[in-house]
Amino acid sequence: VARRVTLADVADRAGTSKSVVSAVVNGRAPGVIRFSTDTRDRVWSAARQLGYVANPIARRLAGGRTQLLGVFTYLTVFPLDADDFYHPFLTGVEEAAASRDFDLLLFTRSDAGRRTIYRGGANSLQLADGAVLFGSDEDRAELTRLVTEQYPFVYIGHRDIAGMSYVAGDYAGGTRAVIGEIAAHGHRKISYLRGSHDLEIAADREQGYLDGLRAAGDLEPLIRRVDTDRDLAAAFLAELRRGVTAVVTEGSERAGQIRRIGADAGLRCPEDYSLAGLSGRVYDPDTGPGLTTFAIPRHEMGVAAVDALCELLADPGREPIRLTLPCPLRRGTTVGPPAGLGASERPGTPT
Amino acid sequence: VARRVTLADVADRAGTSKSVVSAVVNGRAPGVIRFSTDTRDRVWSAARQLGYVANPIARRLAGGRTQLLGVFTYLTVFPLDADDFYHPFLTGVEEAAASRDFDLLLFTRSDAGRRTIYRGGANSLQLADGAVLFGSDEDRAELTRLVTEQYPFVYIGHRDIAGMSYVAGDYAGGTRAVIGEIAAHGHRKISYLRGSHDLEIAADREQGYLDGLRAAGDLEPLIRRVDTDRDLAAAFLAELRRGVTAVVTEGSERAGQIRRIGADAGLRCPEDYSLAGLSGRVYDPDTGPGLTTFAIPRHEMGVAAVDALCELLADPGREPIRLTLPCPLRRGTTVGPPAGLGASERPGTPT
DNA sequence: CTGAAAGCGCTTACAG
DNA sequence: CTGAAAGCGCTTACAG
Repeated sequence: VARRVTLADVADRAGTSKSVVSAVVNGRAPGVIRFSTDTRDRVWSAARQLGYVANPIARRLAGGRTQLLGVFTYLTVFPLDADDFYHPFLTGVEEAAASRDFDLLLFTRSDAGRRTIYRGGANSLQLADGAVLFGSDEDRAELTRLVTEQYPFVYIGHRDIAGMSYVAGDYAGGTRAVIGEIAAHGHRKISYLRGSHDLEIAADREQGYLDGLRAAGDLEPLIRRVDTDRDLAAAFLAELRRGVTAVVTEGSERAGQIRRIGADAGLRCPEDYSLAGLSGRVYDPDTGPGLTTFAIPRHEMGVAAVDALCELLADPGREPIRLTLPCPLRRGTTVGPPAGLGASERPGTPT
Repeated sequence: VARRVTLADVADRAGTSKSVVSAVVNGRAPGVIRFSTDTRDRVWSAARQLGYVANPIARRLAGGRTQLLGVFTYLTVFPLDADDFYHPFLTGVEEAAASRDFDLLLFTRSDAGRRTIYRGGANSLQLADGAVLFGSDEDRAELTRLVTEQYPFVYIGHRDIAGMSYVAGDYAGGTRAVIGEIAAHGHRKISYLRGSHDLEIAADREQGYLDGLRAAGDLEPLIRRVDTDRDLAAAFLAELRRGVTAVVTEGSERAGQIRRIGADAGLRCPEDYSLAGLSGRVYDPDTGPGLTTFAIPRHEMGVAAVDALCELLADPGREPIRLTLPCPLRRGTTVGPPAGLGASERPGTPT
């Protein structure tokens, strides 16, 4: 294998120094490093004759940057289920990384079967200039440590960790819009059947729910915690008996369960009750098509996370970046006028 | 931002030299570079305390390994369509990389919008110890050059390039099995409506088709090239008029078209004609469920590609590795007995 | 206006 | 048994 042509070879041939060759080849204006147009031409022709190609690795080493962006997830990066929730984040990250001239480093190694950032004590993300992290199984202690060490990273998803940058979806706003949509159909008793965890996104949804009710004319909050499937069936039917005409819940899985429970009880949706999701797929194998919900701009969140990371890299001293992207309403077919309302009383279709 | 911890820092702390730290950290047996177990322990504890992580760029420039496996595709790595054909390759690659203790390096950067291995003339894959490549839009000149440069890589897919390693699906065997299945139902005139390209996989399918006919008792080959959709309709109907009772074709897209053409002509499948795919999805939005075809073990191919690559890395001088993984028959509902055959004449269900 | 030198963070002969 | 030194191929102050 022939030895590769280096910068030094070109400099020799052109009868000048490596500095000048570097400047010329990199198309630097003759500002910091000055050279005559004659020199420049000699350099170019020498480079061409020798077939010089800069070694990207050496470039990166000298530049002090790896031009590598890390991607860390607590589960597999490539979802086994191709229809995975996280997939669009990745397409966004890839698109933005490519346009910013970074390659992507996927941390796939695991420590005794478990993915962890601090493998054997050291921050494995250090291989990259910075990283984008996501996933719902995060280890908050690790994230905190990452912040302490001032490693540049952006989380995709709302996480209130001091000093940490994140890009989130506006679940509160999305929920508000869903409640607004339901109220616009004339519903007055809108119940929120919520799961039991108390993470940031749960709080965001609850806030959006309360805000939505207030905006709809100070409707009464009807929040029911449902921990088990059995809870869910009981809670749902009890709410209807109490006069609730519309129900919202997180995710399309639970929305699907509610539909089944309703169907088992001989109830049609939206004729007998209205139903909406707070995020989750619009189409779901279980739910069927047409669940009214809000969309999470996942691809855009991936792009925004990389952009934020690049800003962090450009200005290491800066404040954490916290972005919240709009989650637009997705009108489906599961919200209609309340059952009790005669056709004449129905408000017009909301715009 | 804290300066990154370097080898020199660890050496200082451990009270030894960089050479020793390098050897210890890389797990070199105390052969070439000798050190006491005491020194080794001091190095490890210093590395742990400092959180040392080697810079892959520097490692690579100095001629070492990075424990990074490259993934290069000519399209985006993360398919925009989550149901993408290539997705299972990636899950296999990730799984195998993790188990072999490699991280994955995704080459996402592009040169003027086009993905290319030789960006600006230099092999951009160099940063990784080796790479897995795939995609149908490959640039064969680049692949040849990669072989010439002795860069370790494995292609996923059958490509006859001298000296190149690949992991392929056994399309010939899969096609043979499909033909066998059709023949077992009693068909004697089985036509192959094939697309026009002449790449390796097309040749493999044709070979499998011919072998299958021979095995079924020297049936007559009936190969029709179809370049356009219009060709397809004409060819399909013409074949049926000539007495053909079963048709095979590549991919589920074309199979779907054939079904539509058949339906437009009032023909039912499999009552009026039998149809089978030669690979392609079992379920397809267009084709509907139940296309008889053969499966491509994509996840397994991804795993096998990484395994092969690791063997290449372990023994750089070795012969290229060429693996062909079985493509099992997938029985659907589109193959039945020929229309002309009375129930009494029908052979038993094939085992 | 131009070149010699240091440095990026590693690895690997080589000298003691 | 161990360490000082050269080298990988660049970039970028800095000195002339």
